[in-house]
Parts: sequence; structure tokens; C-alpha cells
Amino acid sequence: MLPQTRRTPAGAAVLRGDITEAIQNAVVEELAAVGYGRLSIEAVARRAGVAKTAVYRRWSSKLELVLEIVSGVASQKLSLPDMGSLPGDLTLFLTILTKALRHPLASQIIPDLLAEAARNPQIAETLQQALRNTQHEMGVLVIQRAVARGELPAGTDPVLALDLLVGPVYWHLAVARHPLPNDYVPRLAKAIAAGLRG
Amino acid sequence: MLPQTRRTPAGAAVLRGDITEAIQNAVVEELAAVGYGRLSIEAVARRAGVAKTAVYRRWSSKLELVLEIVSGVASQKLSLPDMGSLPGDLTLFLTILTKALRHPLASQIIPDLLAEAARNPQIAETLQQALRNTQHEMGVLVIQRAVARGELPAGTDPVLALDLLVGPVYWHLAVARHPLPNDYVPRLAKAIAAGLRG
Amino acid sequence: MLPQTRRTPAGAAVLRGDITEAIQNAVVEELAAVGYGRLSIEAVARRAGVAKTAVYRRWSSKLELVLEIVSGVASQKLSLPDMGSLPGDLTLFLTILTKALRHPLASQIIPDLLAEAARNPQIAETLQQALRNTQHEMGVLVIQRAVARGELPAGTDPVLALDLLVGPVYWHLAVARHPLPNDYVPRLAKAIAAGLRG
Amino acid sequence: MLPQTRRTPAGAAVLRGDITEAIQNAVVEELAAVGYGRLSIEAVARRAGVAKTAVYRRWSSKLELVLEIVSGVASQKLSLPDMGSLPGDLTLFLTILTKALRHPLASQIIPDLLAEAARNPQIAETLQQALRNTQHEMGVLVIQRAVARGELPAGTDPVLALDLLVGPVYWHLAVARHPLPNDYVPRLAKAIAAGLRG
DNA sequence: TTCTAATCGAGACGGTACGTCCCGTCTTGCC
DNA sequence: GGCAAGACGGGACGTACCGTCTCGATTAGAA
Repeated sequence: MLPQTRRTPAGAAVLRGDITEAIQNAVVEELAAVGYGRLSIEAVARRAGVAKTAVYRRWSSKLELVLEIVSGVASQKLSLPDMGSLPGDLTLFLTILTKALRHPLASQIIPDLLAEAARNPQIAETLQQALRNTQHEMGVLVIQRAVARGELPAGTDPVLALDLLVGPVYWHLAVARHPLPNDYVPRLAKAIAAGLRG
Repeated sequence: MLPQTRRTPAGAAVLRGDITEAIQNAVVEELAAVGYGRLSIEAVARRAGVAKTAVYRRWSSKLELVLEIVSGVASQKLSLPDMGSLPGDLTLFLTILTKALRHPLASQIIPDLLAEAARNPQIAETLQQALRNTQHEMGVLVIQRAVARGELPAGTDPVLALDLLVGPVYWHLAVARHPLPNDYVPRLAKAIAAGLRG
Repeated sequence: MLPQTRRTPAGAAVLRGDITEAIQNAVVEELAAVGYGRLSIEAVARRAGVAKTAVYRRWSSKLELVLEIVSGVASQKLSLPDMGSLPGDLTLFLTILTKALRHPLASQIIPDLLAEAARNPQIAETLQQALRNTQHEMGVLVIQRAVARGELPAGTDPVLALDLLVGPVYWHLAVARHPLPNDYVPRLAKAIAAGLRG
Repeated sequence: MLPQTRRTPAGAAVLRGDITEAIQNAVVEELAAVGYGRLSIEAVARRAGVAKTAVYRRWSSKLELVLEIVSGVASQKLSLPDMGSLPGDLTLFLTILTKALRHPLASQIIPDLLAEAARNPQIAETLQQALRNTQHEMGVLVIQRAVARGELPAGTDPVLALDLLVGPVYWHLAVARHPLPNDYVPRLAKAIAAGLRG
């Protein structure tokens, strides 16, 4: 039996149940293209090859639409393997972080959502949770391991440590928007390790 | 002699020539309120208590409007007095930076413009220049002084140093949007100094 | 089954499909109020309680809008029952004419459209057609009947006759804007009959 | 001594005191071109090659501007020489009337002012006076002479007579906008004389 | 001759309407 | 019942004029 199909005027055939997925993909692309502020259900539906009613039947506003997608990403708790030493853990963490921040969609969408979070508490809260489930947990884990190994003093402030870990890379990539120079990650890892120790 | 005034139908009296200023203030407020993407000339004019034509007579698009304002801020080259030692210079720099980033309008507008810069090269370029004239120059100055004093090795990378200087604070305040804990600035200054030294 | 309705934000319920009619009524009222020259689509939409787009979806200019309405009136070909004698026919004709010209909207709109016709050929043409379908055909009919009855000579010029029939009433009501004195219609009918007979 | 001149940027030299006259000419031309409803002081000033302030210093509104011009025309009381017989007087009167109504500016402006009079009492009043000073007085004179000569009965209604005199010509020229056929005036005069007599 | 007052142009101001383009909402009718 | 199609009200666009108002320059006549 053939899967049920629908035909758009352009002739494209889309699997029936894939409408939800098509919309969500379209949302991500639209977010990257025009940002949250200019994102419109109309454009999302157009990009997904779907009628507006199909979108509104699933989500009642563009806020809901975006939050559900961000939440989906945020809920993936990441784990960080133990590399045996603070510099090793730092290097791995920074490598993962730089890779994530260099992903084209992420680098377009994240600053936009952060900006929107400045005026929309629901987006802010969802993003905080996403941060907590990713960078925060991973970063704290790195610090705890280093303290346990005796590489860092017991009173090391995880908040300050996290700022030192994530801030420079975020600033360099997402704000200053420069490419990473050679050996950036290991040199940064070394500096952070020294900074936290001293 | 009284200054010449104009009277709006509503009876408000506005100093002539202040129209330009009123518009620019309105732009800043609108940017903070709704962001660049949703900023409309119509709303700016309304908030400034001015006719749309008065805006279009001065700027031909909302991009020009915003760029001129950002450029205005960016052109104020700041100087940093020499505090005599690296920790002193770092503390002063971080104090200025945290104060700037905690300004309500700045904390609303900067992330928005950064997000917009991801898809608008002109905004990106203008922001880069603004950064260069402020954080960048000040930060490099701090490093050069420390090298001259022998507090840092001659080969210290100013790029990495700047990322360490600005990144954590920006991340903490503008991204994570948390208040600064006690003694944050001196502790961060100490950690950065240690990190840069070795 | 109840008729389908739409609800405006103000709560008014308007029958679907009546939008076209509401717009046309508004056009007539606006024409009477401010004339063709100052008629604006915006005001029409406002008066009709309808969005501007709803107007532009139907007509592309105020000229089209007005022409369609005038054409609508013009297309109603009127017939004139035979009263059996020239004075009778004349009286009936003049009665119908005076009634039409005393209608408040007509007396406001007709002079305005005539004035506009002096500089707009399309309006002029449409009005000519309207005249032909109403006064002209009826008037010629009256003359033909009288000739057939032997009340008027065979060579009676219908053009001159029509001018005598319509001109005085139009002048009195629409130009001089005076009310009709007592017995005006029968006295005028008698004079015209005598005049045509020679 | 040369007359004092002023120079416009375009280089045209205009006699100083002629500004008033230039404006009034421009008003007449604008009235004919766009009608009262769309007439604007701005366009008048432009056509006259004069600044808007020069107009507003003399008249406070376009109504005043137009009324003064119309009044100027209206104040010229016309007299009609006695041709010795009713047909002769009628023919002369109709000849003058048709000549006036065929003047290009008149045929453009009169219908427009009549239309405007339907919604502006001041214009209506001024026009009535103009009519009274021209057609009305002349027409009544024709009737009175004919009564005195015994060509018309004593009880002849001057109002009805005037409608018969002016209406057909106005209708034919200004409303139906047709050219006058051959012998129109004498044939019309004959018909009117017969109509009034019988 | 200098001053003052009037008048000129030029043009910025607030405002209204233009005709267009999207948008979110809602209804309809096909499948 | 879900879907597309599309009309609806609404809002902003950027433009074009308009009447009002202010300005600086030029002129004319009085001091």
C-alpha cells in the first residue's frame, strides 16, 4: 500500500504525517533567515508547503512554535567523558563548544533567541534551561572532577569558572564573529587552567 | 529672549531642532522595546511625537537610522587611566565594562543588534568598529602596559587576552543574564591575570 | 438556518457578501458629501466599516468604483406608459424627472459627476449612456407617439424637443436650486406642447 | 525709469504689483484644470510662480480666493438692447447665452462651481447672485418688454419663462455636451415664443 | 544713511491619503 | 475531520501633497 500523499500546487508530494516535521524544519530555517522578530506563521507555512491552518491547528502562536523546538534541543542532556586531567577535560569541553557555536544554524539562531529573551520571559526561561542542561552541567562536571583530582582548590567558584570557560569562546565566535586562530583551544584551555588555579 | 518653540496640536511645546534628537531617543527606546526586526518608522515617529515625514527627511531607512545611532556611540573613543599595575588596570577595565553592560538600554539593544549583525553586513561592520573603538583598544592598552611593566611575557596574544577579558563578563551579564555575585570583578581580574601570566 | 455572519472587532455583525454593497453605499454617500474630486478610498472604506484592502480587491481606482455605480443606475432602462395624449405624456415624463432630480443624493451627485465629466472622458461617456438610457429614450418615445397621434408635425426635431423637456426642469432644480412652484409641471407641460407645435 | 522687478530663481521677471493678478489668473486656470474640490493653494502658487505665503497674505482660504473671482465676474451687470420684438430679443439673448456657455473656461468652471454650490452655501449664494445679475435680469427684461408690447399675456410667469429660456441651452451645452446643430438658436427662440404665448 | 517694517522666496513641520504588501484570523468547500 | 485556498480587518510601508509656520534676504519708506 502506498503511503498517503498530498500534492502541493507546485507538484511536490509530502507524506501526510510529515506535516508537523515539515513545519518544524521550516521554523528553524526561518529563524535563521529572518530571526524571531520577523518570523511569521505565513512564511513558515509557505516554506513548509503547507496551509496556514495546518500550522495554527498545532501551535497557537509563533512563541509556542519556537519554544517547543528550542525545548527539544535543550532536553538532550549531554555527557562529557573523563579525559583524566583538567587540561584534557577543558580541551574536550572547549572543542565541543566551539563546534556547536560554529554550526551555521546555531550561530544564526542563538544570538537571535538571546536577544528576544531580553524582552520575553518565556523564551528567557526556556533558554536558561537549555543552557543548564548543556554547558552548565558539563562545565560544573569538569570543575568537580578537577577538584576531586586535586588540580583545583576546593573553594573554586563554579560560576566564575563557567564564565571563564564559555565566555571567551562565545564572545569570539558569536559576538566578534572572528574565525578561531591556530591552537586557540589548547592555548585558551591552558590559560583557563592557570587562571583557575591561581 | 525665549527659545523659539513649535506647538503640536496636542499643545506640547518642543524646542526646534530637537526633533532630530527626539527621533533618535525614540529609536533607542523602540529598539529596546521591540528589537530591530520589528522596529517601524511609524512607531518611532509616533513615540517621538513627530510626523513620519520628519523621519524620512533625515534618514532613508531604518537601517540608516540605527546605524547612525550606533556609530554615534561607537565613535566615542574611551581612554583608560594607568592604574600602575596589571590587576589595577584589569579591575578598572572590568568595572567600566560591567557598568556599561548593566545599563538597561544597552543590555536590551546590544544583543539585538548582534543578532541582526548575523544577517546584515552593514550592521556587523558598524558594530565591529564600535567594539574596536571601545573594548578592543582599551583592552589592548591594558595588555601593552602590562608587557611594558614586565608583568606579562612579551609574546602575550592580545586576541586571546581580550576574549578572556570581555567574554566572561558579557556571557554572565548579557547571555546568562545573572546578577554579578560579590567580589566578582576582583576575583575575575585575579583569575585573568593568572591565566595570562602562565 | 441562520445566515452566515462575520463579526468586526467593534462587534457589528455584517452579512457576508454585503461588503460589496456596503462599499457602494459608502461611495454614494461620500460622493454626495465631498464630491468626486475629494473622494478618497480611505474615507469610503472607513464609512463602509471595511478595510481598505476590501475595496482594492474589488476596484482598482476610485474612477472604476464610481463608474460601476453610475453604470448600475444607467442600465435600468425605464419605460413610459402611454397616457393617450401629448400633454398627458409630457406631464408624466416631467413628473418622473422632477421626482428623480429632487432625490437628495441625486441632486448632490449628478452635478458633481457632470462637472467631473468635463475633464474625464470615461465619466462623460458613462454619463452620456446613462442619459441615453433614461431621459433620452423616454423623451424620444413621447415625441414619436405625439407625431403618430398627429399632435406634432412629422418634422419635429427630437433633439430640440428633448432640450425643451429636460432643460428647464434641470436648470430650475439642479442649477438655480429653487423649489418647484405650484402647478409648475402642468404649466411647463402646456408651454412645451405649445412650443413644439410651433 | 524702469519698472521695479523681482527675479524668480528660474530667471523670470515679474512686475511687483502683478503678483495679485498672477495669482488670480492661476486660480482660474487651476479651477478649469482640476476643479474646486482638487484646487490647492500650493498648485495655484506654483502656477503663478509665487510662494505660498504670497497667496495666504492676500486670501485666507481657497474659498475666499474663488469667491472673490466669481464675485468679480458676477458684478458685471449686463444690459440687453431692445431688438423691437420678442423673437428678436429671444434670439439675441440666446446668442449671448450660447456664446458664454461655449467659452472653454466657463464651460469647465461653471459646472464645477455649481456642483460645489450643492455643498457650500457661500458658493451657492455667490453664484445665485451672479445668475441674478446676468441671465435673470436679462431674461426678465425680455419678458417685460414682450408683455409691454402685447406679445405675451400680462400674467406670464417670469420664472417659468426663464427656465424655458436658459434651461434648454444649458442642458444641451453643459450637460449633454453636444455641439449646437444648425439654426438651433432661431428654432429654439421660435419654440419658446410659441410656448410662452400658448 | 540707517533703521524698521513689510514682503518675498524657500522650505521644514504635522498631517492625510495614497496604493501595496504582509500578517493572523476566519470561513468555505474539497477530499 | 484535516486540509488548501483565500477573503477579511489591520498595520506599516515609502511617497506625494497640502496648509501652516518660521526663517533669512531683499526692498521701501521713514527717521
